[in-house]
Amino acid sequence: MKTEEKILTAEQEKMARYAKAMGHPVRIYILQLLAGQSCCYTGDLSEELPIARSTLSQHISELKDAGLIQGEYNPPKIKYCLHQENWEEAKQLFTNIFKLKNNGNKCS
Amino acid sequence: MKTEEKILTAEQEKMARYAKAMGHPVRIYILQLLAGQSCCYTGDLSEELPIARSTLSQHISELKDAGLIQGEYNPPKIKYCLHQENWEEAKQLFTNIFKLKNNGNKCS
DNA sequence: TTCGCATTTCGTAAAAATACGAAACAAAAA
DNA sequence: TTTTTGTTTCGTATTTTTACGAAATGCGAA
Repeated sequence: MKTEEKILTAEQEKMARYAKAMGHPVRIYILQLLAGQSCCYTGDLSEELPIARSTLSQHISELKDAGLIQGEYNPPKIKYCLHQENWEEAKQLFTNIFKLKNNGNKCS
Repeated sequence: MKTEEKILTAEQEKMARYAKAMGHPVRIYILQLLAGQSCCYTGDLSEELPIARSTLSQHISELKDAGLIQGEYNPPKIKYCLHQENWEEAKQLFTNIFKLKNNGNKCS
């Protein structure tokens, strides 16, 4: 970024952050599971998904860092759920961009 | 991916693809502009955004490759608009994941 | 043909994402 | 105390993303 002046809004940055976190099929899988059904444990996922446990752990970390999910130590397991508040915020941001009306403007 | 069996669905892959394309503030900016207002030209954007023209062009390419926008050569400019059909599909995919009900399941 | 305009492609560099297996860790069970 | 269980961190390799300026492209105008 060249200049000092801020062109991109905080909302755009936030939305991009959420979108980026959702930008991998494994992470979509996890979010879908959590959004639709319940909380879950890393071990459960690792049995369903064809990736190494360490890789899965990395994906979970990214979702956590982005704020979309949260974990609770429930020894010896860790229980993961959606971060309700941020998930709601993400929903709002995506809803907003998709409901914009562009008067049927199109190219071809 | 280790095994042959397919765990991740085509929908999940597609959604991740769209999300990934939306995973950068500049690209959100562009999509928001196109969704809300009209079509636009690279030059217009390049005057508003503090990035090099070539970088902007790359971002546009990514949105095009992901299928979210389309361009029409309108010499000597190129006019970009949303790809209505795919944009609608993305909207549907995101709407679906966000409307899932998880019975208030949460961690803390 | 030569010029100018709008945009992309090329070459390159630096940073981030993706993936794995091995090792570490924390806490309960033996 | 040692072992087991569930999970993460470390070390590493490969690929992808992000970014820039310079050069190339396509095309209408002079």
